[in-house]
Amino acid sequence: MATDDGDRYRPAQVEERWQAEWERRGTNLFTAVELGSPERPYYNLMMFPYPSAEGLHVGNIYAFTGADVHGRFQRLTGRDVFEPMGFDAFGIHSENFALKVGVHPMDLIPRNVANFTRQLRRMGGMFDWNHAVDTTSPEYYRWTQWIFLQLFKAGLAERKEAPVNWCPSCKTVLANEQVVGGLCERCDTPVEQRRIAQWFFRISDYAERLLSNLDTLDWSETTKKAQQNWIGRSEGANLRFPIPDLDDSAFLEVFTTRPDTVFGATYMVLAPEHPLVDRVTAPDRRAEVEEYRERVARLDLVARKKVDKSKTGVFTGGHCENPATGERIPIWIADYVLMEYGTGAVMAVPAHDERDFEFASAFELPVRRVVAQEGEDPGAPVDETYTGDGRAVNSGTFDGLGTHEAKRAIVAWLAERGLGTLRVHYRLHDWCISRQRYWGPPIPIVYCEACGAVPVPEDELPVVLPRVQDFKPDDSGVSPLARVEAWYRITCPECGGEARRETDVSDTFLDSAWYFLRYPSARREDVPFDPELVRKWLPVDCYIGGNEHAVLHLLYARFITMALKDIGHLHFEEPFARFRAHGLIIRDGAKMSKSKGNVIVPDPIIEEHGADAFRLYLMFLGPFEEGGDYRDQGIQGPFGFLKRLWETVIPLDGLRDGSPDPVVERKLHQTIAQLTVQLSELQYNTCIAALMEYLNAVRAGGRTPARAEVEPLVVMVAPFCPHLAEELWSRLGHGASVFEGASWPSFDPEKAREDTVELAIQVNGKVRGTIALARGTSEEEALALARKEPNVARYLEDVELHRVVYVPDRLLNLVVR
RNA sequence: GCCGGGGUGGCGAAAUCGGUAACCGCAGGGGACUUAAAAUCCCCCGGGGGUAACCCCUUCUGGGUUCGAAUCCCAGCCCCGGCACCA
Repeated sequence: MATDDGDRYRPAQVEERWQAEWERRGTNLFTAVELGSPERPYYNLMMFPYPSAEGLHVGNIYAFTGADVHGRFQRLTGRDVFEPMGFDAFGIHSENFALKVGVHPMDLIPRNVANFTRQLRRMGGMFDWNHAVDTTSPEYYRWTQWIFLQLFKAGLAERKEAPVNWCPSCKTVLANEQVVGGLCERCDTPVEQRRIAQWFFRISDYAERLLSNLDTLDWSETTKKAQQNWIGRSEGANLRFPIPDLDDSAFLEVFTTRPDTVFGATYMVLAPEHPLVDRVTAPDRRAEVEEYRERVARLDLVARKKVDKSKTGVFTGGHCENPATGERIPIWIADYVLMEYGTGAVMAVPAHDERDFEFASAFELPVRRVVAQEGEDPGAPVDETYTGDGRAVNSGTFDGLGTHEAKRAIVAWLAERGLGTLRVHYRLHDWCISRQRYWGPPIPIVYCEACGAVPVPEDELPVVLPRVQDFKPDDSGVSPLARVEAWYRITCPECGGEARRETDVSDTFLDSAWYFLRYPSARREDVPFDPELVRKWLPVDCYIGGNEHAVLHLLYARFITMALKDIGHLHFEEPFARFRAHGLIIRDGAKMSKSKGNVIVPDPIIEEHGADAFRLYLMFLGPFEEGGDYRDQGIQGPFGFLKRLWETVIPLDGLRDGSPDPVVERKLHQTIAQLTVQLSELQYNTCIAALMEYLNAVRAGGRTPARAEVEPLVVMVAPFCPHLAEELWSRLGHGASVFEGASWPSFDPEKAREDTVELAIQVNGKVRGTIALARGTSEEEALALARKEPNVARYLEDVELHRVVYVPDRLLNLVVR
């Protein structure tokens, strides 16, 4: 039948034809007018890729396909779907790769972008290439710099000192991931901490909002949890410990979640960097304290926070006063106390905190029980720390209170003397956006002797990243741009005096924190985003991406959106109404990696089986939100399905006219019903199984299918296999693209309903037979029929029928004794 | 350590308002077509027993609730992800 040359399914041919056709007709492109007046806008966003030299990998393809299937489905139901694509091409990744291969990133990136674009077209994504963005183009990063300036003007950007990893041999700043086991990944020299001035965005001002808004978002639960963890809200109190040795008003402030244990605070520990260390240190301890502080500074930032190392620290010789007991307690410093959390100081309660107990044991410091469990002797020695709730003991007038009441009562009592207040702290710290690197947008600030840090005037943007041949980080300790004197020497925009540009560039996460605002306005040179377009298209209806960006990217994008809303540039504060994290693709049960040599190379697969089959297979592997295990042979199933679909439709004279067969029609309506629900829920694997089942029904026993049976099938396959669907749709005699009209079939619940059901007959919960009967059969009738079933009757002999459980149209359970 | 998600045939998986476990597909076995192979088509395919009708067992392990549990509850084991000297 279908052996004739012209009639065989040749995916390469079909796909090339339709990719060209879509381009020629502008099927997936919005004109400025269309974008300005959508009837039913649907913004379908996916995380834009970093265009690596290796090209698209399966992870990208998997994510984009899942998102594209969703977008195409929405379009088939009549939505105006905007599905843009772009490239996140700045950053250390590109820079390191460029250094490695000795090609300038300004030459490398366009090549990679071109290759990615080619591969993305080939996959059949419905991308609006008229609105693509590239974060490395000056037209884009001009507005990234503009955003920095808006935040700067709103007081949300500030310059402060912060520790960085420093390699004393390479004399350069290292990112955490460039430190391997405390050593520089390039030269194996031990890494140190260094403090340098950097720009921060005050994201921590937004911690509470970022946290509480999560409740209002339709996001993958795992993603929300990751953000909650990251923000790390913690309720407690700030308590003040006076230092009478210094002066009457001097005090140390600590944050604690257990103010109820303050009576058990037997010593104090400060972070080595704490500003009061110098003042409290006794002269005879100074040498030791300094030596310890230097030792800590030599640790890299990762090693400093390692959990399983034993406690170290030194006594400063100074003392403060426990505000509850009035006792003089010693002040220590230790590296397990971190300057960036809370107040950089802790009151040590060894009886009720693991770390303090460990420290106290190591340095023989006193331990005092102040919380007792049921029936515990308050005076018994503490040989194990207890961190749970209990009754307050050895706590003066608070003895006997439960942990919860004790917290409140003790804070209230200290508050009367100005020594305590309830506080909430967050783990989230401010966003450091400075990078002492080359491949990023220069931070638009100018330093002037007279005027200080001055923003570059908006009409002078962009501050163009100069082409520097030698962009390798060097021993200057600042960005390579600091070597380009002709670039950084300028006059102050305010006073006209001598000034120099900021030579650090900004974090890549800033580029991606606002790209979704730019897409609709991608071709506008006058504004970062057009307010009218924003109003029409945003917030994003559906965002799909990897959970590896659950925290940083998604949190930063939310923060920038909130900040821009507060400043008055946006009308909403949550950018992504719905977010779904896709799963990961593994291969033969193992993670894919270049070193294992088991990465999937898409091009040969597409050549052999076509992008449609590849897309279909990827979506069929497993639940989209969980990922799946890729096996090379597996594509045979979906590929065979497409071939059979083709052969079912293509000899068009093999189709009959007239009404569909009732049994097939019922299956059709069931399939439409299932897909309509499941496609919007991204449950692709079960949708595909249903489509296969339906095709099997259409072809059962070599019957001649009716045109009315296959046309809706072609539409339902379209989100997954757009090329094939277009080809079949057009051969079925339709002039326009299947995606141009609202072609999604509707279903009739009446027609989907089964008239005959199979009822399971159980005896004592075990299935002993099944009977076919009319839908809605009464219990009496069903029971009568069941008794006639020989295998059931067997089990009813010589027993007493004790109870009958009837679930209409499902099962009948006969309980006998 | 804390917080999520998960554990079902040889494999990917389906079924989770409690109601016939294993849809769909891969791999495997058998057959048809062919000189042969590929492609295609048909049949079988969780384990055990039985000529068969059928029967017993099976959703990580052990308990529990229920007429009935992959699904709910309790305890434990294992895998994946996030956070982690966070006070």
